Amino acid sequence: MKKTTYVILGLLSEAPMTGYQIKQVIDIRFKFFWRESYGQIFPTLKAMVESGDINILDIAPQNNRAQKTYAITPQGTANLKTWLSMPVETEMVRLELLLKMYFGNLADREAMQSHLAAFQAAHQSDLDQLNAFSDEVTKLLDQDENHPMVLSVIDFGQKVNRAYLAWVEAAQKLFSEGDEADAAK
Amino acid sequence: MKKTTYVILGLLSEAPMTGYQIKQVIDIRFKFFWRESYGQIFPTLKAMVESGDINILDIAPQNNRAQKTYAITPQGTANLKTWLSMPVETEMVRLELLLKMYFGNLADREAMQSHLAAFQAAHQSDLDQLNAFSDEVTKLLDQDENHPMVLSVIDFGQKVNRAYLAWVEAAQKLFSEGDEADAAK
DNA sequence: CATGTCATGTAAGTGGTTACATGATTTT
DNA sequence: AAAATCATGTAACCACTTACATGACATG
Repeated sequence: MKKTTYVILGLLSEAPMTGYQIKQVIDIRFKFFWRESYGQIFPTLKAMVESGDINILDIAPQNNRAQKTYAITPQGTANLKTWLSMPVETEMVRLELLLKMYFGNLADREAMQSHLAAFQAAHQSDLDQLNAFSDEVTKLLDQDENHPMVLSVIDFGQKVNRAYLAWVEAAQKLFSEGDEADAAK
Repeated sequence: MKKTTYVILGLLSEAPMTGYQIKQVIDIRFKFFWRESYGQIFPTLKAMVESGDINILDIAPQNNRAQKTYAITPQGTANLKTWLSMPVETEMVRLELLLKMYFGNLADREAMQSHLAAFQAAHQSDLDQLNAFSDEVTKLLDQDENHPMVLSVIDFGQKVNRAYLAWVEAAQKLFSEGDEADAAK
């Protein structure tokens, strides 16, 4: 089974949701370590209803919008638990920036500087969001049993993004030395 | 153009190589941020020869093994430089472990512990290799002009893997508390 | 003499993105 | 009245993995 199935099962194990909401939650909460597209989510939901892992709770109950709310079935819960206990498969990381960095002596200094600045801005923003999210979760005290897990995932994001930011500062110096030479002229 | 093209161009810009060697170099040097399969490399090489980005230097010159050594062409160099100056596209990160962690309260404690232990072992090994590689590169002093770039990429790997290892230690405590309770009985 | 490494490739299948298509509701 | 957001879905295409297939040479 592809991973999309399990992300959906996991989210529906917390509460029933629409496909659109699933996408939103992944984009916000899982942003820094997971991604799904609509072209992946909707067909998967359809297949999951057919296989009996989830079912359609109700169609457009309170508002007139064309919406389907999905809920996990006992079979879905069982499949989710089985997946959780299975070894983690190879992680997928592809950082194009590092590739460009590696061959960076062939590139223009300005181009590399702008790549690094974009990376820095993106991950500073990620870190800011994670910090805010961490505060939020901490305030709501541990009534929810999955609280420590959520905080641990946030902690991962914070640590990794801090590492990214520490690296980028050092990396920028490799390209700023030329600026100093220019200024000295 | 897909990214595989540019990894190949980058590597061939350093020295001519066979497809097999390209795969090896990616597996060793780019391990922690990039991956390619043979099913990706060989057809791409074929297409790149057709498009004129690379050419076949010679077929099995010194030994009788069926091997093709590829070299970059001026057109290939130009395309590589163009790519290097273009904005970095969205990075792709998918960490199944974090997903399992997020839904970790539904899983068995033992299963989660073993997931974390595997993650720890893998990234400790990555860090060890990066440390060794860093020493090696530092020793060979900066005769090569791309030296600082290589060290920067290694530095990235070290920082990120240290962050991973710091996180996993904290995460393990979430599951070891139960052990202490068991031991106290 | 068997296993491992060097070496190249193909075929089938899967996973995933992007663009397209539609339309209601909400906000500016 | 327009733009943004909510909401669902399909089709075409591309990227990527895995398994398969072959065979030479090297090492234990």
